[in-house]
Amino acid sequence: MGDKKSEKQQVSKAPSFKPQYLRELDGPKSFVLPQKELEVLKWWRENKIYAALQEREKSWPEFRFIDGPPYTTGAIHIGTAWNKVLKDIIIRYKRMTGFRVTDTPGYDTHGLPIEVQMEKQLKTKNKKEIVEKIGMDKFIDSCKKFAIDNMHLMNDQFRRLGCEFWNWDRPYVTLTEGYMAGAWWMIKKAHERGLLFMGHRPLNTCPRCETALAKHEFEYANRKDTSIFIKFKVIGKENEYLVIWTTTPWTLVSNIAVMANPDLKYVRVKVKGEVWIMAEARHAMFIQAEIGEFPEVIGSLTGEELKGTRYVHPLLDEVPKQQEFHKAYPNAHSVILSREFVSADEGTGLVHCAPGHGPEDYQVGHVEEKLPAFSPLDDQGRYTPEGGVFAGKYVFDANDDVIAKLKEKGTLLVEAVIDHEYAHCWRCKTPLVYRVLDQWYLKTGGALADRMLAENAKINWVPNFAGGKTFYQWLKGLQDWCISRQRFWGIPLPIWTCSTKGCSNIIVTGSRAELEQISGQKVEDLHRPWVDNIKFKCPKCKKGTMKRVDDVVDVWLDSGCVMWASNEAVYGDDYALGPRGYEDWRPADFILEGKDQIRGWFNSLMSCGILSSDRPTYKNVVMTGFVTFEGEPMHKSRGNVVSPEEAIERRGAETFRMYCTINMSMGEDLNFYWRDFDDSFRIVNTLWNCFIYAKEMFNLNGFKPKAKDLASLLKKDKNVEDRWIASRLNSAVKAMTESLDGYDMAKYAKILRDFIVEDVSKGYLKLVKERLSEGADEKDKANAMEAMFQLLRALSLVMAPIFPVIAELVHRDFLSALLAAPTRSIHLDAWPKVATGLIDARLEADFEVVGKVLETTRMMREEAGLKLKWPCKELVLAAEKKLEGIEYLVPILQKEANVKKVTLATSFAPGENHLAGEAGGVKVYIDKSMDEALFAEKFYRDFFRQLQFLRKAARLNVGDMIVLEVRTPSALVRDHLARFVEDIKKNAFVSDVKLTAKNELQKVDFEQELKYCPDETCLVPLKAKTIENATKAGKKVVTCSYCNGEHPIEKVIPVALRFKKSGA
RNA sequence: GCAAGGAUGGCCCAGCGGUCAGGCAGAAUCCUGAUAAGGUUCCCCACGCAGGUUCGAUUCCUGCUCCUUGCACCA
Repeated sequence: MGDKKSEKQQVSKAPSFKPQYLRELDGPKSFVLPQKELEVLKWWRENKIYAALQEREKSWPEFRFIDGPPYTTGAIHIGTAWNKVLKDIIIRYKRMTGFRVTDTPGYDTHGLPIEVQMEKQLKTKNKKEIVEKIGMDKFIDSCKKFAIDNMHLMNDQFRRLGCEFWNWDRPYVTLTEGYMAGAWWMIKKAHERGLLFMGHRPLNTCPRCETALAKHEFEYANRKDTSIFIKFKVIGKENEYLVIWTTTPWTLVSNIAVMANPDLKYVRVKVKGEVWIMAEARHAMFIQAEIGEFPEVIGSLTGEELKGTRYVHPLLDEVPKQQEFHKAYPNAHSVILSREFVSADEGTGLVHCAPGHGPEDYQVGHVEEKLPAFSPLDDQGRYTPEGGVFAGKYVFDANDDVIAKLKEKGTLLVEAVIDHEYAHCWRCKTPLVYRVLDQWYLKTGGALADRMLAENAKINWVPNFAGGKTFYQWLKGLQDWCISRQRFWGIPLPIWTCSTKGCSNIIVTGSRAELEQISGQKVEDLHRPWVDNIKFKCPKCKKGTMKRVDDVVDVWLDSGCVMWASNEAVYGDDYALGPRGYEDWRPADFILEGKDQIRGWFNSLMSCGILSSDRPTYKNVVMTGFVTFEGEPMHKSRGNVVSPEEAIERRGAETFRMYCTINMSMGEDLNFYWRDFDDSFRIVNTLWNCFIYAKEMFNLNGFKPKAKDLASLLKKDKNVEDRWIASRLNSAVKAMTESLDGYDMAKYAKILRDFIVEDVSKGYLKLVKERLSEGADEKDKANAMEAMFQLLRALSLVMAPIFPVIAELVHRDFLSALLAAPTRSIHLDAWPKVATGLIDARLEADFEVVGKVLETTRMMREEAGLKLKWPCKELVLAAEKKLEGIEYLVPILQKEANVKKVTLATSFAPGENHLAGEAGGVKVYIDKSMDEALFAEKFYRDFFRQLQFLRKAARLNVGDMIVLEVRTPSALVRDHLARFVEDIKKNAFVSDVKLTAKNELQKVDFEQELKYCPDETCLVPLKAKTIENATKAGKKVVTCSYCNGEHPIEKVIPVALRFKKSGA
């Protein structure tokens, strides 16, 4: 706690800087997403949209999605949020494509994590205190309450993410009886198939939690231990010793043998007047480095030859039990052989073997050599009376005592501290102790693992390597599954055993009904301690009492049973839409979890399905990575944890949804950066602006759609950009459909983003703008709005899975009013069908060519100082082949390049007035020569822009009519403008225009004088600042930035714009 | 030790035999009555290292280094 590193900030707060595009989010025009989200979430609930959805899809085919249950220890973290969002996208998409999605969320509620939390709250130190001070029933009740309280909290967090249309009122919860019975059923099925057995094996146990732990519950951490080299005196030889090494001195109490590798070479070495035996490969280094002498090898032998060499156990006097072993077993305290577990890489090549304290020791010492698995420890890791003088000592404290004793006896050679990895309890971080225990196992190794491998090969994994490599490797190494835990908070093992010695009767019950029938008793609760009270006479020997095995089930088995155990929650009380019996369970069509679930849920699901029914549990699996922060894992201790709330508050849940979807790569970690997160908001903002613009346009024009769909519209509407956007839309919908069908949510998000930003916002809406202006052709304008409407309607549908709130907003507050038969919610609509006939690859390709050409013309104009709004005389494109058939795009080129004429040629010789450029193999020329009409228009364009700017400055709205007076002494200016009076009236909402040399209007609302360059061939607006600066500097002249001419300030042409509201 | 995934310009992240990444950040400039936006240019001359295949490799192959994750081991 006190070290300097932890003094850094404790939590990763979102940065306070605001990128330019995010400034002033509380401005009048700002789109404040979080507020809107809360409003829509509320609206969904008040309008019972979810109920409507369920009603609608009742008769549809089932898409069986199963939610991997998060553990109810506390608030969700950002990874859980990510996980739920991805699932939500698929759920929404599948719904829209006509499936009844099983959308039941789940919660994992049993197990050690909650017990540990409760123990902290209740301040208990061990299991005994739980039973004696608290009472098991009270303890269980508080665990239950804790889990349920957390569950409600998490429910709300998930809903806030936009994951609203899930069955939050009825999640599956592993602590409910219906669920627990599902686990019982599974264990009973496994028992019937002969796959349940009791094993007597050394297991890692947590001395604090007093229970056995499975491998996936180990947490390796570095630990400092004392390692020692000691010598064992060889019996029958005067001065000869076996030298061994160990990092766990306390296990010497239970030492039964020494293991040697039969193939390894061993030497007898003379040291300090004694003969030591050890591996040849180790002797030189050990003796020189650790003892400080030069070894003298006096003989060599193989491991094989060492076999049977008996030695004196160093703690024979302290542990009397060892004397018994020495007498009872001729091979006790002798060298035994193991090829597999003995190497010369470390230690001395002779390995101390304590069969009661290690799996390998057990295998070689107990299973192969039939030596006793001596394990004189209790549940709390203390020596039992069999431990002799060490009785009552905690093993990790006993280390020092053992070492002291060895020192005393002179058998200790070297003592050193080593820092090595050691297994710790995943929950309480206590170092684990191997002990031999009776535990219950499911036979998942061997034949069953092979079955799983076969089934796994048929499963569709995304990404592919997750199944083909990662999970495959896991299954290859799969071993029997120890399912018993010596704890309280879990599903009790449904196994009853007979108290009579010799009566091996075992009864496994599959349900409450069955238990009540067999026992003749009412069962209050399937949990401990209530179920422990159920005892009954053994039906086999008729003498003994059948008593439940004390243990509870490994919590991973809980969630592994979800395919059937959740039936009640998923299908409702009447099970009208699903299987009632556990027997008839259906595999999931789709699951999605993080890569930690390879050994977790993916594994337990597969195991439970095969164990109970020899069937696979899932068809499509998506595996994701973890969320990291700036390249590092998020850890509370590092203080770099980003909470979902923080992100939501900053930019809204929909921004978060887009961020974590578009930035992911299947199976890989999502690297969180605040900068990128903020950037994702731009997509949302652009999208929103598209709809706002359309809404304004539609309102202004009183638009009412007439066309049934795009296809029928385009039968009459021959406009190329309408046909182009229709094609792009359908191409995009097609690609999005394919992506989502393949569970590639990132690709879907990218296609959607590109479509919104590039095609709709920067592309179509820009192209269509002029057609929507006041003076445009009515027919064309109507077509444009029709197309725009169809486009936005389709867009609102395809964005619904990822932007459920924004889609709802644009539907509810805008588009639905224009639909013939609008649904109440966009989420009651269907995913659009691709109109393949509207996809025109040629058109799309041609548009790209045009796009490149236009890009080039902009570049050329910039270089030549020709503003885009100034019209040019002619654009010439020259290419041998590319331009064939592109004539139909000439109007767009003309408009977008702002030229009066477009010429397509195969070759062209440019003249003096031509600018030249090149775009993707097409030669581009712009004729920049001006005639009088062009020049007048050029001037007018600048003027018009300034007029619009001043309208805005005068806080006039679009559509507000004004009377305008332009006062200037320049007759030339008045002449130029006179040509465009009608245009001004139409496009700048002016009812009357006066061109004059003297003020005529009285009382104007707004007046400003503009200055223009006096050069009659230039006549561009001069910035007020430029003139001001020149005056300040005492200059008499001002330099025009366009024609570069120096002009006396008094010659500058003043043009005053004066206007007032019409009718006012 | 075994296995998997990754390594791309100041930062993030695509692509995966030849032709263009994209975004952010920085600089300049233009533009703006849907957009508290946008365009254009510049900067960044990118593909972990070493070999090989190939007419050509960031992309395929081999080896190596480093990161991440999982598995095994930790006597």
